[in-house]
Parts: sequence; C-alpha cells; structure tokens
Amino acid sequence: MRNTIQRTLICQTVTRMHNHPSADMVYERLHRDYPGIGRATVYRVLQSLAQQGLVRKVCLPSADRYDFTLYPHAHIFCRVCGRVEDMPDPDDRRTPTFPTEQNGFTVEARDVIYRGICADCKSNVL
Amino acid sequence: MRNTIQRTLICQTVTRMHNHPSADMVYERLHRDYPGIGRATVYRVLQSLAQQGLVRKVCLPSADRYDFTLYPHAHIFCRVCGRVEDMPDPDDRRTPTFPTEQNGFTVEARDVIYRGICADCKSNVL
DNA sequence: GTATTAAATGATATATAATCTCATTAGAAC
DNA sequence: GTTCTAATGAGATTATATATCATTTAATAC
Repeated sequence: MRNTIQRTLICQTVTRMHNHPSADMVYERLHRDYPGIGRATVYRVLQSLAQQGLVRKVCLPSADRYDFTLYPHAHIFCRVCGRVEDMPDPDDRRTPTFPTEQNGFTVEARDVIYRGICADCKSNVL
Repeated sequence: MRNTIQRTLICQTVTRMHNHPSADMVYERLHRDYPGIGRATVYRVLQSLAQQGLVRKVCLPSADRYDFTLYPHAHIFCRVCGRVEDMPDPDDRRTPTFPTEQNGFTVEARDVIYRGICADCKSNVL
C-alpha cells in the first residue's frame, strides 16, 4: 500500500471533521483546498481506511458516515437534519471481543444506532 | 388513508417474506403475480407502513430492509451475501420505553446491528 | 345504484450514493 | 536517473430511492 499525498490528506481531513462526515462531505471539504482531488479517490481511501480499522464506518439513513473515534460507542441520528453524535453504548461493558460465534454467524462487529430528533430541529419544528 | 388493493397485497407480501426484504425485493416478488403494480407504490406503501409502526424499517448496507416482527430484537447482517437474521438484543430488558431524552435529543428508537459472515458464506469462502 | 372528490397509483424522470473503467500519474525500489 | 505497478481522477455506470403528474379508484354523499 502506497503512501500517497491524497491518502494523507483524506486521513487528516476525516480526523479533523468532528461531524461524522459522509464520504461526500469529506470530498467537498477537501475539494475546496485541493480541487485536483477526485471523488472516487475519497470514497476508495475511506473504504480502505475502514477496512484497516483506522476509521469506523457507520451505516445510517441517506449515507454511510465515517468516525475516527475507535473506542466503542453508540450513535444518535437526527431524522430531520441528519446530524450524528456519539452516545454512550449501554452495553459496552458486556460487549464481547469480536469475532464471536452466534447462530452460525461469525460476528465481527456491532453497531448501536439511536434515532430521534435533535434539540435544534425540535425548536425549529415547534 | 385508503384501503387499496395494492396496500393489502404489499402488507400481505412483506408479512409472508421471512428474509427481511428490501423494498425492491418486495416489488420483485409481488410483480411476478401482479405485473400491474408499480415500484413507486411499493416503496411508498412500505414507507407508510413503517411510519404507522406496522412494519419495522432497518437501515443496512446496500438497502433499507423491512421486518414485520415488531417485538424488540437485534439483527445480524452477512457482509458477503447480505442475508439478515434476527438476533436477541442483549439490552432488551434495559431498553427504555421511547421517547427518551438524551444529550438534548429526543430518542425515538434504537437499532442494534451485528455485522459478520454467515455459515454458508464461510464454507464457500474457505 | 350514480356522482363527486381527493387520495392513491403507476410510468417515468430525477436525485443521490457509491462503484467501476481505464488512461494517466506517481510512489517505491533499485 | 529507470522500472514497475499501485493509486489516482474524469467520467460513465449501477443501484437505491424519491418526485412529478396524468390517470385511476376508494370513500362518501346523494
């Protein structure tokens, strides 16, 4: 695996964005300062970073989001504005070390998603 | 809300499919026997059934899936073939009744997704 | 039963997310 | 510097889902 400028930039950017960005959000941010960078590269590199375990990929409505915080935690998703925030995972302490066997599956990871509406959207709707 | 033939058929079909189908899977199944039914209708009706709480919508990689089992439970997703199965939710007994307040959010629902590889795919890969 | 009316439908267009193709570029090793 | 091949980027393509809008039809009134 080669250490390209693009990979470094994408890594830096996703680490500095604290809003659980989608691949496209990372691309848009990066594209401002480096117009040469390609969308496909951002998608590819983020995918690869997730496979290496350097970032966490979370499947949420409308798009996959990336999170550089690797410590186990849950997420809350606002169904109105799409905002994502970290939450404590109530099951953390009991979470087994993966992989684990269950129902014939080899379980490799666990995601906990809370859905609801954030404070801002609540006040805007009312 | 009107009681249309299409709505009845979609309701029946999703209840009879035990593989956590996507909207498209329901459409394809239904379209075999009733070629007149439209894709948009299936998407719309499933969405509406989910909003009414008559089916559960689960956001998973590649597509949203529907589940007619309303009792709280988690899901396991095979990253190879996309198969989805029900799992016990270890946190069931502690799960609060929604909505609940948390971090300024009004939490309305909770989803637990396990990711891994199913027995069939394991033996095919090896 | 028929007439009325608005909600639902379905064909199609559009939007969005994500991946694929492939010629070109540029790390890494020498 | 040269070589080699992985990575990139422009653009096409696929897949998922939603929006548009003329037409149909369920529900109600009569």
